[in-house]
Amino acid sequence: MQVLLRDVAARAGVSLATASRVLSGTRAGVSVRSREAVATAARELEYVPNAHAQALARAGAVHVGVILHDVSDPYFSEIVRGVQCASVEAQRMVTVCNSFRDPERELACITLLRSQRVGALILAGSGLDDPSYLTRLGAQIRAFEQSGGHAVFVGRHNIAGDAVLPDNVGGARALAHALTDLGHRHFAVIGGPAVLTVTRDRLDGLQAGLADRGIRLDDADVVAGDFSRAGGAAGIAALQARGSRATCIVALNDAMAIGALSALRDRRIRVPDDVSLTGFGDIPITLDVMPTLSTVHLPLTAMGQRAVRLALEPPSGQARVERVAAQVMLRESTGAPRAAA
Amino acid sequence: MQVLLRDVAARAGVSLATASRVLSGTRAGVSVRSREAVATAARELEYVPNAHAQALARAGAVHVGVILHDVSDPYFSEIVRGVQCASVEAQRMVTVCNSFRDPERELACITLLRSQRVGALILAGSGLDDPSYLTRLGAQIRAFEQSGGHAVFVGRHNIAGDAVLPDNVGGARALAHALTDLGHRHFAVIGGPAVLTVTRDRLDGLQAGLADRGIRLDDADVVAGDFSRAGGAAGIAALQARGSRATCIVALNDAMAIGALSALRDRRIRVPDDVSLTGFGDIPITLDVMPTLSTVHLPLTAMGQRAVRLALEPPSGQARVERVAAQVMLRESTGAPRAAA
DNA sequence: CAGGTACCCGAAAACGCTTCCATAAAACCC
DNA sequence: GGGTTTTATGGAAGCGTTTTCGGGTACCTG
Repeated sequence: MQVLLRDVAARAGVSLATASRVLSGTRAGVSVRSREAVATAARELEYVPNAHAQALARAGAVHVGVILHDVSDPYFSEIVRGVQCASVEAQRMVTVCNSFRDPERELACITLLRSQRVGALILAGSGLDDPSYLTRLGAQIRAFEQSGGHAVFVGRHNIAGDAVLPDNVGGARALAHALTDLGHRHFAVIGGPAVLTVTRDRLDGLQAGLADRGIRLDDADVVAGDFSRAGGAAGIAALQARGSRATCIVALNDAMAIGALSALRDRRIRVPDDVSLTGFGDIPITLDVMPTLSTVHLPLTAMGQRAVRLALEPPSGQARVERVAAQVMLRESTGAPRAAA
Repeated sequence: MQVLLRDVAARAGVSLATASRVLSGTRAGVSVRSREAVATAARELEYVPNAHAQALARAGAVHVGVILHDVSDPYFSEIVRGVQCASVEAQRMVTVCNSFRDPERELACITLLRSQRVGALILAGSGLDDPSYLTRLGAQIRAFEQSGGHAVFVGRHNIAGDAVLPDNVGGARALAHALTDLGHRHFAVIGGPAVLTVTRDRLDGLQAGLADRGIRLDDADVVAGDFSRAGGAAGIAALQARGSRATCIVALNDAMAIGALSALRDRRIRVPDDVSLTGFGDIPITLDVMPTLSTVHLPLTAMGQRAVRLALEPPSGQARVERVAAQVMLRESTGAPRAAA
């Protein structure tokens, strides 16, 4: 049913070994005659090698695996694009798995990718601060590296190892400075799941930046969010229910900011005239919403690329951490607070 | 370096065969004692089976492959989400390949997926009307199906085979009706690459719908586009250069419509007050842009799901085609034409 | 207690390819 | 022109699983 190398060899009148040499092996040590015979036979038969057999027989051929929350989330699809680019550049195949923020599923993904014998593993979902999860993840990662693989984290995972770390704290802090420079004194935050390290970091940075200007962020000013568009809208509802007096709302990621924007519009609250709004991450749509969204730029695609490059180098003795800078982008969704405030 | 089944078997004090039976094979015919011994040994050793060896030794294990233009394009990432959902539901792994609208690359992707022995192949990039490409693609697909695979097209590909077909023609026609009902008589279109069947279909539908109302769409009213955001902006520039008098601009997909929106804003042309604008496809962001974008809804996620379901059924004798309806969504970006017009 | 079932289990043969090793043929050297 | 490389080739041993097949044991049954 399937055309096998054996068939190609037979048709070309050579041995299996020679056929293999022509089609995949080194180019050395085969006569022009055999080479051409095999090539035409393969073409005529539309031979496609069995990748599994090849992977089994060959030694290396290190492929790369990526685990993230959801490819269709723009934040991650930007990262994944970077991963793809760097991988084709390095002639590597890439397999991406969605964990949908489910720790169990994430561990299952690792097993899956390990079973596929990927050589490089990139964990791009944000880290969780759950001890039991950390232990299990750590064990998996260690086992993977012991068997010759190389894992790289994107974002803080609280596990020793190579990583590409966006400066969430610094970016949030700079954002706080920029917003206070605009004149804001009363802030509200739409936060993220408490277990995510990224939530912690951005919140810490924000609080530090505000503290620099003598402003204190109350717990009451922070409403929970889930990093989704709907969560952003819900955040606005929650803030309104609390009767928040904030002149500036910081959503801890862009998706929530966009949801918030839509909720504000529904309530006829003008941005930035009545209230300023910012996101975090700088996904492409931030430029298409109206008003364009102020946010903190993270070089997502570049982060994906760097993660792959790092993962494809042999793991050095000590953990290598590449820090990437964040940059505040003030656009139309932020302005000076209303005179009254 | 790697833990092998052999190691597990040795530690459990059983043969390879028994270990295999416990870990993956049928549950029948193994004593409880051996079963437990193997299970604990595997756990203690953190054994992960080699998927390649399994794929080689096992008969079936049909996985699914998807080829599309670019996962980070929202149109396709919606489809891909549907594919993922249906696949996990059916316990299948999925590999997605980006072709970046390059026919060569697309063919290479097919070879790649074939070499991975996927059993189901979903081609979700839009079809090309290039004869030489069609011949080669057809040959690949036929070879794939002859070797036991099942291919499903999403969108019109002009190749005999199972397919999920969105009603681009009908949707465009209905859109034309809806827009003329608003009072528009002068239209401009930002088109797509001429080789794409989807361009042809949407344009045909549009012209038919307008013809129904006695309106003729001149070639001069159609500017070329490339289905990208930038292409949409360029389209507006081109229309302005031509001095278009259209009261309604139809972009043949949402990405271009959003680019157009941004270009119109730059020119201080108000939507829909000065000109109406529509897209096609209904990707999620259409709701977040300002004004919200009128468009033609396609159930992208459902299309992905249906494609997988179709592909996972054994290919029946004759080609099965599932048609999916399109639905006009009039939102804020369309309105009645200005009084003068 | 002989003969028959039923149940476990291990040896070994696939699966489709790569690659080491040996050999045969061809090229080279003085 | 014998000896020594070099080059082209095929045989066969893996790669890590699954699975068939047949041999033991233990358990019934009459």
